[in-house]
Amino acid sequence: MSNANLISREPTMREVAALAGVSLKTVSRVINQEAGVSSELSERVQNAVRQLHYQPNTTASNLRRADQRTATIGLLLDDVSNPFSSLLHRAIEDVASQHRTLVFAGSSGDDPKREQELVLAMTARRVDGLITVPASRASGELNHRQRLGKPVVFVDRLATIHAADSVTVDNRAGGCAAVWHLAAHGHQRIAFLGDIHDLWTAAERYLGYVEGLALAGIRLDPSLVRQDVHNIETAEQAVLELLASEQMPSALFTAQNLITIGAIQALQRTGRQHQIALIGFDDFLLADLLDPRVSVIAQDPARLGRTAAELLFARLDGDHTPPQQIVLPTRLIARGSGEILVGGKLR
Amino acid sequence: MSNANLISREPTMREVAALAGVSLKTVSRVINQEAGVSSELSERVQNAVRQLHYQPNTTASNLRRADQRTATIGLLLDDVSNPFSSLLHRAIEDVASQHRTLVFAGSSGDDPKREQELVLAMTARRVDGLITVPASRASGELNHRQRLGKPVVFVDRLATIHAADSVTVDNRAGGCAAVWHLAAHGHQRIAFLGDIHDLWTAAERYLGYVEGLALAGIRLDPSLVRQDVHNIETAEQAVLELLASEQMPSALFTAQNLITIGAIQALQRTGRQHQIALIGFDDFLLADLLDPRVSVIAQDPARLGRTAAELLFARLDGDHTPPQQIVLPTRLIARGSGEILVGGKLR
DNA sequence: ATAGCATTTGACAACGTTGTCATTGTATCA
DNA sequence: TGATACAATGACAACGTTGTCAAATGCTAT
Repeated sequence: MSNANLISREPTMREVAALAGVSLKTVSRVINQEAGVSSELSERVQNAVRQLHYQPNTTASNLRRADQRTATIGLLLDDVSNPFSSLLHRAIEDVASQHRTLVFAGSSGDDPKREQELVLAMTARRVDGLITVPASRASGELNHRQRLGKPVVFVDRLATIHAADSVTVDNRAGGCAAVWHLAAHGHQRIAFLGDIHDLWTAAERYLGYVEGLALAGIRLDPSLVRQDVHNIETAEQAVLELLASEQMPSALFTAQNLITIGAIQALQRTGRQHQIALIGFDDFLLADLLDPRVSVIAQDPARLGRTAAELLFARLDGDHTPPQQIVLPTRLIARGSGEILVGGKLR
Repeated sequence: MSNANLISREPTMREVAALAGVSLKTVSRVINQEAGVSSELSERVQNAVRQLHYQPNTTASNLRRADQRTATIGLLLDDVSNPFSSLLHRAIEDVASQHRTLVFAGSSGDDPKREQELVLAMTARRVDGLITVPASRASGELNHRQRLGKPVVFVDRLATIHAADSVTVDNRAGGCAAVWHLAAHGHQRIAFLGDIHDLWTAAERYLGYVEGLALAGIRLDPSLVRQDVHNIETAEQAVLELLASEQMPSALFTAQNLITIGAIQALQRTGRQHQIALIGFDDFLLADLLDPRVSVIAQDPARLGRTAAELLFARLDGDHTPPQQIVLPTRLIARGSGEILVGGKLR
């Protein structure tokens, strides 16, 4: 390939117009498929477009257009590489692509400052709307953007924003069901391991845990509660500590997918995986290939994402009905680990 | 909150200027931290910015700016929800965020048509560059964009593009090592299960398989080769078929992470997981919690992503050295499944 | 006091596109 | 034939910003 092929700048409509021997506006009309261009000129323009490999500059177009739509949305996740987040992402992308919309994805790492940076970077690029798994309970920036009229949909977690659209699962009911299920298998000493307590989901699941214990008539023992566990390593460590304590739990409720994995690691390492019951919140790949197979409170991340995206696009298409708080159910999947009886026997 | 708070349009520099009682250009100078604005005016402008919650419109800015940079890059993945892809994504995002750059992520689903759509959508939004896991061997659109002077970095897979930057792992060596390792444990009937044969990685890993067999002096038996296996279900099915055939393999080399999982499912379902050896290409979460623990040829997706992103940003910062083809090593992690001897005994 | 200079400020054009409106050409009608 | 309607086309301004350049200001040196 010779250097002659190397063009330094992208061609513009003006150049297409010059080549086709028509006015700028006629090219614009052809590109936007507006009516009222003779087939002869249209043909000439299309040839010129092909010849120059012209591609419209949508940023210039967005600037001028009346509707101010950029066909771009922002997605704020905890971490794009978290399996749960990435399933959400995919579902949202699929809906977006049906609306010919591109998705900016960003990882806040549950850091409110980074979240704010991302919101600013996205709104500066004039995204049409935002879907967010909020890092903090109160995001000033999101709040403000929403007030500016930019559609914002919260997914998975709630933030304390006045009347916002949201799609979440019933975390409390899920947590309650997990504890109730363990209690029904005879467990009285059920430990709770949860994510950073400031996260809405972690807090709700903890409330579910408390509720479940109450329902089962079990007194809450604070020594069995471990909050602010945030990754596999700390989860493993926390479980090892619990197992080493004198008042050891007979069952674990791990309230997040990475915590569940850390707990399994700890159980396997100590050879206790068949003695201690375990229910995790959130399903994960391979859960049914482990030994014992892992019982979980499953959510449907794809459905969460799809619902959130559909809600956002409805807003973008002019739906001005009051904000919706959609709550999806969870489902207990009993695979074995949650059905271990006290003392380590399977039913 | 009253409706008075609802503003319909974003404030512009002009409005900030009016409020601060200065010219448009002075506001621009303050926003861009150009030298030569008196502290008094600067102060007044900053107050106005705060008061109006002004945020610069980067799309307008990009249009006018000389460098034509949008601080946006495009990332084309197979599937954002694939664990390997999402780890790549995260690593790239981390590098991008250091360059104050946002990432458009898209899933091609290994469909060249969808890939082309995404490339067009991204370049229409004038991304500064592209990082891509190419869906097809020859992407006309990517080829063209590259010729236009838009930096393109290929990652994980190669495409037949003249002299492009790329970051891949040594798939052939990895495949060869897997087969050699299995042969060293006495296996003669080693099956190959690979992704769509048109994918560069799948083809390379197959070549590694062939090479490994040759090295071990084993004749290739086409009945042990299953190509175009693309997801968990088809992989499980393919392994079930292999296990049911008269000339059953004693070891499996599964050349992609989802195929590995499907194979494990099939082995567990038939209770053969301790008789048939298995090495998978690509490590995955929980591989060392399964029974048997799964031996793999591991790549480092984060390092792949980081390297690719650093290469892209070097190009964007004006590095005009000849295209680089960076090849990273793989690593065999022996955990158990790959060390099962013929007949099902562990060494 | 005046020339000379540096500093601060703003007027204006331009980026690539679309919205508005005027102009041209052609066909239709009384 | 002339008036009218309609379709096709283009000239021009505008979107929100930055680059260029000129003007205004304040200072120093003569």
